[in-house]
Parts: sequence; structure tokens; C-alpha cells
Amino acid sequence: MKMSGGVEWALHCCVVLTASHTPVAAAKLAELHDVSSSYLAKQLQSLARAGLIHSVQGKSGGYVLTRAPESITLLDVVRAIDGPGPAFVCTEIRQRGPFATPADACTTPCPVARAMWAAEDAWRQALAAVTIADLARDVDATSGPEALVGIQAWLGGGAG
Amino acid sequence: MKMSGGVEWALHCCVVLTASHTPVAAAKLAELHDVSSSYLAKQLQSLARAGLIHSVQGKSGGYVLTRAPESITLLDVVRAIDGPGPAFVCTEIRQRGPFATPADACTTPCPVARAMWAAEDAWRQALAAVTIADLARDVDATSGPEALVGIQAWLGGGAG
DNA sequence: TATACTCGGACAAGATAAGTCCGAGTACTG
DNA sequence: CAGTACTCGGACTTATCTTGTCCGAGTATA
Repeated sequence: MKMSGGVEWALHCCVVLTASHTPVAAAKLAELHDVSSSYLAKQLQSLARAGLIHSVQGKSGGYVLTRAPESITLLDVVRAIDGPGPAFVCTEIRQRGPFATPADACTTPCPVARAMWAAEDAWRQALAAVTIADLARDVDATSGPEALVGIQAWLGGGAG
Repeated sequence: MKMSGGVEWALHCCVVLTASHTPVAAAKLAELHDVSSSYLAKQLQSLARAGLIHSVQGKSGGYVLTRAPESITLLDVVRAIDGPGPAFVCTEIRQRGPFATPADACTTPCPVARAMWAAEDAWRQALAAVTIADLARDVDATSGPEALVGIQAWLGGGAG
């Protein structure tokens, strides 16, 4: 049970992107967080493929949020990076072995899988209840408003 | 985000163990589910290490549940097999880069991590609300009572 | 029109999980 | 009381996935 480490990067990037309405290059985001720019590019590509951010090519290109931060949930980001599939996969072992349940009796999912998936639904629901805007507001309250302002200036201006 | 496949095996084994008050050998459980006995042994060892099942050595040895099925939750099994650590790991990237948050300002966890961990708590709470006894009852209702009775007889008797 | 900068996908390396094997220990049997 | 056959337990090898890196295609700028 291990989530991709790229989720953390992606979430922080989304929060940073709320502070800029102009495209931000992947290299700049990587420098800001002091992480591998090549690898961060891969995560940003996943976000772009999922339609959460829009890529602008060319000399002054980069990434911009496609929607308002209030309408991007943590679940959206997690699904984009970590994959949409469930963490628990049912291999239907009830249909194997000497006491295999006949296939025609398996109209409903295995009780074990049902319970596991119900827990996952609770997890997804909690993720869907938090938006990037909530996160940005929380960061603002924790680190102080001057932090995001400074970052915003640094993103728009020259190199750090 | 992928859970260890051994969790499914372990849960099914726990349900089966509720039907027998005498030790059941790992090889028998493997044959019942038609899975690799060598690998299933590893999962059972994890359950034993976590104190959920007790190992009986010797000629007629095997595994028995240590507690009543009503007091073993799905969370117990998942933690035993998949590890107790959180799925989301915070690498504190807010303390890195040109705009690093000073360490003395990081008394509370990163807002990103807080949100992710809150969702995981919801997931754990849902898992903790279901017990092995609930699962066994559900299996009973789904596959019919005769299934567990037949398995019980097969476990106590000779080879299948 | 040339250029320099951007993203995009294809390509290795390391880490983790999956699966297998053999040895230590114990209850049954003669 | 000794032998034996069966059990669990941990160490080893292999397969898969995540991580990390690289170079090529495309576009706005000068």
C-alpha cells in the first residue's frame, strides 16, 4: 500500500499554479521544489492528459490550470497521477479450488471485495471533498500570505 | 496505489478459519483456494507475527485464530499484510528550494499531507468497522450455509 | 525565416513485491 | 524412550513496477 511519490509533487505544483495566471515552465516548478525536472515533467504530463492543466508550447510556454482551483479536487489529482483503478483487486479466488463457487452464482461481487471497495469509496469521498483552493488557503494560513506573493513574483520575473 | 494481492488471500483464509476450531495447515488453505502454498505461507506468517492467528507446530499443527472473529477487523488484517505505514508519505518538499519554509515554522504537518492523511483515516475507519465475523456472515448469506459446512468437514477430514 | 525555448513520448536503472526453496522444531508413533 | 514424518520459519531468487533520465517534435518569438 504505497502511493506514488509523484502525487505530492503534483499537488504542490497545483497549489503553486493557483498563484500564476500565466504559463509556468516545468523547469521552474522543479527548481522551486528542488526536485528532478525530468521526472516532474512526467507528472505534469499526466495532469495534462487528465485535463487538469493545459500545456502551452513555444518560447514562453508552460502549464496553466484549466479550471478554477475550487473545481479541482484532490481526487482528480490522485486519479491522474496514481491511476484510476482500485487499490484492492479481486481475483475471484472464490471460483477456484475444490469448493469453487459456480460462476452463475457470482452475480454480486465477492463479500470481501465489497467491504474493501466500500472503504475505498470512503477514502475517495474524503479526497473529493477537498479542493486545490482549500489547500492554497490552508498553505496561506500556515506559511503566511507573503510566501505565495514572493513565489508569484519569482514565477513572473527572471531566474531565482 | 496498489494493495498487496496477499491481502485478499489473508482475508479469505481468516474467514475459512472461523469454520474450524482445530489447527489448519497452510498447505490445506492453499489447496482450498488453489494458490501457491509457499507464498500463502508468507502471508500467514505475517498474520501470526501480528498476533491475529496462532501457529501450532508438529504433526497435526497449523493455524488458529487467536481471538473471536468479532474482534478481528479488516484493518487488522490489512495492517498485518500490507504494512502499518501511511500510503501517502510527506517528503517535506516545502522545506526545500529557494522559497523553503524554515524548519522552526513547520510545527504542524504540511497542509497537503494533512488532507491526504485525513482521507486515509476515513479509509481506516471504514475498514475498522467491519469484522471477520461480518464477512463470514455475508459469505454465508451469499454462497449458502451448506458451503461453509462442507468446507468445515473437508478441513477436519482427509485430503480433498 | 531562423532560432531558442517549450512540451511529449521513448528508453534504462533501482526498488519493491511476488514467488520459491530448504532448514529448525515439535507432536505423533513404534 | 527413540525414530519419524509432518509442521512452521526465515533466507534466497525472480518478476514487476516505480523512479529517473534522455533525446526528438513543435511553436511562439525575434
